[in-house]
Amino acid sequence: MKLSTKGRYAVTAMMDIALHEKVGPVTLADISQCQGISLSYLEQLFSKLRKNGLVKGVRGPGGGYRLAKPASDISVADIIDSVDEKLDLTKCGGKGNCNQGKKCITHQLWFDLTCDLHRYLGGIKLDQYVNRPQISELVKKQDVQYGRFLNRRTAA
Amino acid sequence: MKLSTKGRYAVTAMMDIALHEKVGPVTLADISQCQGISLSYLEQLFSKLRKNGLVKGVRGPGGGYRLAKPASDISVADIIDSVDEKLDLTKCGGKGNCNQGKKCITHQLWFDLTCDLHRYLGGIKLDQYVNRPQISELVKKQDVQYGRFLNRRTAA
DNA sequence: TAATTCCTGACTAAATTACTCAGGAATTTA
DNA sequence: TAAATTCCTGAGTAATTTAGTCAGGAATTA
Repeated sequence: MKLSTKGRYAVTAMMDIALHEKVGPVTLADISQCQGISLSYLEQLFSKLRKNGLVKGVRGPGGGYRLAKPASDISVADIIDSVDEKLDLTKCGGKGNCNQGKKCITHQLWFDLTCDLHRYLGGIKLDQYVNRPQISELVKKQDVQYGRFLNRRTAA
Repeated sequence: MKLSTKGRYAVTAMMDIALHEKVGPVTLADISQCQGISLSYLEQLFSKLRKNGLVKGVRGPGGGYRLAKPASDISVADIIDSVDEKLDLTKCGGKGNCNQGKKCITHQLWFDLTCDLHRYLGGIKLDQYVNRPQISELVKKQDVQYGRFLNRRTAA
């Protein structure tokens, strides 16, 4: 069982934006460089994140992306669902027709697990990690290393 | 986030064997037909399950596969780990070198989640499902439908 | 007007997944 | 002992998904 980079990249990028919410919009170019993710690929992911109402794009110089709602309202499940198709472990997509129209003998197992996962990831909100000292410490070092936000006035 | 058919097939097949433990060894040909899984593919998976000590092969007519230890000692995590490589959601395989030798800003998140998943799936043992009335009902119907085990003496 | 940034769609390379094929080895039954 | 049955192995392949590229347009700011 694996998580595709799609989901991982999206969560990482969203976390980056959440961590800089007070500074202002974050450009994909910055995220690309700091997190080591291809720019064009990020653009594809953010197209989906935007369509799912998780981020807002701000064009022009000084622009970038910002969260479309408070970090406390955005869960990891929201993000993964947006980019990675559905978070589902059943063969049948939950329909119960996995073996010749009937439920296969492991249907219930995967169905239950999918529900639990969803509940678990739905309970993890972005702000929980933003406020962790270890994480904000990490991102502060990264910002210095890459010289981010040097000539920017702090946003209101 | 998805489960590959590899993991799903393996758990389904193991469940099939566990459900027929009292009847005797189960052939891959039977599993292939009833569960709709390619025979050659099953053989590949069972090679791994055998190497990981989950099943024993019995050759010759009347042979098949049986569990190498009690169903209460085999967890879903054991099975998935055997065939599906490792159950890991981090980018770095848990090493913590996901971003230029350091931990990426979401490392802890995926690491925690991987641990939880492992604990969860490790707690689900085959026998829990074998004893469910819905499941044994389902498999009984299947057996009739495919005419399984018709000329077989019940094993001691 | 020039620079910056988002935004879109079509294309492609690489990796993985799922599966096939061919044949050998052990065991049982007749 | 011969034939049938089943496990067992490894090499090869088709299909799908993943990850990424490329080209160019639209909005905004300075």
